[in-house]
Order: sequence, then C-alpha cells, then structure tokens
Amino acid sequence: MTSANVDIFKTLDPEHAGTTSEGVVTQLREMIHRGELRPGDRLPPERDLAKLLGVSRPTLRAGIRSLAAVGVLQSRQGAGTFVVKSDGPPSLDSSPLRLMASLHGFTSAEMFEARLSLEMAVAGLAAERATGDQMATMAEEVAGMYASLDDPEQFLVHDVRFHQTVAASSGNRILTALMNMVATILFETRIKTVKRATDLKESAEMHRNIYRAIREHNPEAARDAMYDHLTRAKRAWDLEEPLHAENGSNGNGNSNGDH
Amino acid sequence: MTSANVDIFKTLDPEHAGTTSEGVVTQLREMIHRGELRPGDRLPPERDLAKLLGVSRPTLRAGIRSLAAVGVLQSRQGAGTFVVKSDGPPSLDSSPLRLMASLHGFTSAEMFEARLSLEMAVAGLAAERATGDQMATMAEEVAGMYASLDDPEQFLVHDVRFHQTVAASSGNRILTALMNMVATILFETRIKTVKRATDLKESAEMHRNIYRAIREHNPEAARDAMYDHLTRAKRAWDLEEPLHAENGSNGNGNSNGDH
DNA sequence: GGCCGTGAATGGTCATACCTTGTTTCGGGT
DNA sequence: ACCCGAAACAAGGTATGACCATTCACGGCC
Repeated sequence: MTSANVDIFKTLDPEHAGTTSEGVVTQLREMIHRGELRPGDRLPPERDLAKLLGVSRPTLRAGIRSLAAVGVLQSRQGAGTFVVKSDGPPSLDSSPLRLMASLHGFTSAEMFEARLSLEMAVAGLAAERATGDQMATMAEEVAGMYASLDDPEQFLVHDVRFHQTVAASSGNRILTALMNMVATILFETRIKTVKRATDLKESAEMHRNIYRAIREHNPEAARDAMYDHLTRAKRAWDLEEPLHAENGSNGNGNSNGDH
Repeated sequence: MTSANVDIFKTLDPEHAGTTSEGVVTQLREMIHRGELRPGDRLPPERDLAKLLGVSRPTLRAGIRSLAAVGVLQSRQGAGTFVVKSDGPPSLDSSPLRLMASLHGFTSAEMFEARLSLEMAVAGLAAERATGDQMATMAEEVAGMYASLDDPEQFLVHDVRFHQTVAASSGNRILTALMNMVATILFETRIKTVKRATDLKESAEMHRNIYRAIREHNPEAARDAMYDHLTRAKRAWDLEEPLHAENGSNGNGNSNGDH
C-alpha cells in the first residue's frame, strides 16, 4: 500500500484532552500503533486530511510538524507527507540529545562514556549472537582498514561500517539506535580530526581484536577489546573541550559515528 | 534572567538552506548552543518574535512546534513560551522511541534487553562512583521496600526511587536519560501489574544485593546483581505479547519505569 | 521510442481575525 | 491596611483564505 486508504481516517474525537493539534498527534500516533499507518505510507493531502479529521489546515500542519520533528513523518513539498521508511536499521534523531547536551552543559567526556557503555554492551551481545555472514562482514571491514592505512578517509568508512555491523549483530535494534544516536553527536564534533598512520595501524589491530573475540563467542573478551579500543582512541583525541557543535543539520541525523 | 533579552534575536539569515521554518529552528537551536537561551528563559511573544526574526507568525509557530516536540521548548497558553527547565535530572522524551517501536514491531523482550544492558552499565558505574549520600539513599529505599511488602503501590515508589538513585550515582546523565527513556516505555505497558507478596520479598532482597555490591565498590558484582534482579523480575511478568501501548499521553513522558 | 515542456497536485508561507486561557491589576469590601 | 474578586490585558491556539514553490506525471514533439 503506497498510499494510505482514506477510509481509515476518522473525525477527531472531541473528548481527547488537551489542545486540538495534540489531538491530531494522538490520533495519528494511535493509527501508527494500530498498524493502520505503516512505513512508506503516504498520507492524504493536507487539505483533504484536515477535512477528514475535522480540523483546520494550520492545526493539522502543527500536528504533522510535531511528528516530523521526532522523525516519524516526513513532508516533501510537491510530493506529499509520508511515514518515514528507513532503509537501514531504525534510527532515532540525535538532535534532542544534542540540544539537551547544550542546555545542561554535557561534556564530551560524559558523552563518550555513554558511548563506551553502549558499545561494550552491543559487543557483548554480538559475541553471543553474531551470524556467520555478520562475522564475515566484520572481517572484511577489518581487512579494508589494513588496506587503507594510507587513506584516512577510506579507513573511516570501514571503521564506521565495522561498528555498525557489530551493533547489528547484537540483534537489539534499540541499543543499536541509542548507540548511533550518541555516536552521531560525537562524530560531528570531531569530523575534521586528522589521523596519523601509526594511529590507524593501532586502530586496525584493535578492531581485529574485537572481531576475534566475537568470532570466539567470548562476550567478556569482546567487551574488553571494545573498551581497549575506544579508550585508546579517546586518548588520541583532544576531548578536553566542552561540547559545542555549531552545525546546521536538520531532520534525521543519520550520519553515524565511527570510533 | 527570567525573560530573554530581546536584543539577542537577530533577523533570520536568508542563506540558511532549507525552508524558512527550518531556519527558525536552526536559529533558535544555535542560540541554545551558544548559551544565549538557557533553561527557564521565556521567549518573546510570538507576534514580537516573528517580527524580530523577519518571518510570519505561522512560520514561527511551526519552528517552535518542532522544538516543542523534541522537548526543548514548552508553550503555555496565556503565559508564554519557555525553554524547558527540568527540575530533576535531564530527561529525553520517550515518544520517539515508542513510535519507532510501533513502526518496526519491536517486542517487549527486545526493549527489556535494552533496559537490562543500560541498567547493568549504570550499576557498574555506580559501584565505582556512588557517594556516601547516594548509598545512604539507596539503603533507605531498600528499607522502605521491606517496610512496604504488604503495600504494592508504596513498594513501587521505593522501587522506582532506588533505580533512579543508582542511575544518578553513575554520574552519567546521558546514560541515565537513555535508561529512563526505555524504562518509561516498559513501565507504561505493565502499569497495572499486581504483585504478590512473595514476589515483593524476593524483589526487595535483590535490590539489597545490588546495594551491597555498590556499597562494596564492586562493579562486577553490581552488574551481576542487577542482571539477576531484572531477569527474575522479567520472568514474573508476561512479556510474551508484542508491544502495543494505547495510552494518550503527550508532551514529555517524565514518568519513569521501575521494574 | 525517447526527450522535454507544461500543468495539475501538494506542501510552504503569509496575512488576518477571533477564541481560549493565564496573568495582572485595580477597586471594593472587610 | 490587607484581602479577595472581577475585569482588563496579554499570549498562545485555531480558523479562513490566498498565493508561492516544488514535484511529478502526462502528453506532445522530435
């Protein structure tokens, strides 16, 4: 179903507490809960949907805007409004966390520690559950790192993909999403970091250690290897300054952190 | 500064890519990044702010709505729009995660595992860093549990507070926020669960084990104790059915999960 | 059969008016 | 002089209508 059936949209119940636009959000949210709206579905045009729900277009737009802000809906001018269809693993928008970091003055170190905990957790789970294909992919990425010791940009690609494969191997999409959310923020603050060849070699070896531990189905070793990797990587950067991103990216931050 | 100084708001730069309302979001977000807007600040009235930024009121409202949806701003009719001031620890809105769970069919078991990983992580950190006051608070809550074995509702209060104290003791507000986000969703799906006295007694003992491990500054033991606690608790519930919340709560879900 | 232009569909923005709800203030009563 | 209530004001919420900007599809043209 590319376009949602019109019949499933009912006029808003007035007893829904709160403001009218909140009622719109509630109604659309419940339709998603009930599976009446699925990823990739296209909503009716705003003018029609406003009529169907019995609200004005600005009110409907306010509701759509709220759901778009949390990454559930996506509007494209001239095309329509769609339920977000994630091609890869589900991902959460990282801007709320980034804003919260700014508001409360979180340090990079604190953010890094959160990532460390999450990466260790997924590494442990991956050691228990990784399939042959997934382990093969990890091995390929490690090989790619060794082959890119003189090309930091290419190295970074393999690095990111390795961590994503580990996360996917954990079999827990929620932890994966949370990890990516944190990693994205850290990534943005040091995107310009230049790596030296010696650092890259050590990094590749660390990744290889992680792969081996997962290959041996040894969760403890995998956690330890991930700890070593990230802790050493942290030391290579200057993580002393407070968090202060100044980028202007909007929408879903789907760029993912590396190590 | 209860009310933000008007001078800090500048007309929107037209070169900001994307739509106009996205420009509003970007501008306000950067002002938060730069610390020009702080928690508790009140924004100028919409009509004035729209003039200051050089956009129409509906467009401004769209931007405010986006930031309100992610829990950064809060509008109160008749009062004004404020930068969210969290009294307690910073918290992230759990609705994005809940919506994503609905969209991708996450199971309660998967959500539970994510919580388990997070709780084990914070328990380990708490064992390393908990202060005397924090440990004292934990002990009090454990005592409160034993004193409420015949009052499930009261027991629940101590239970929640114990877990929050552990999280706070970890010293990592990001992990704490993520944990609360996941715990909130699990909490909502089983709010009605009735506990038997025998379960409560076992639960209290499990919490006592966690406390002791933290008291001994033994991260491994703390993680293991938390694992035992949550794993046994999980067994006591029926976590077989898929996730299907049908509540209508909007805004920030700041109710926190227990076990 | 493929390419390009044109137009309908659709979201984005704007202006304006009015309603609902908090907040404040001012006046009368105690 | 203090307290309380009602009225005036302020501020966000909603509705209506119009117009602009972009996308996509259809159909004619080469």
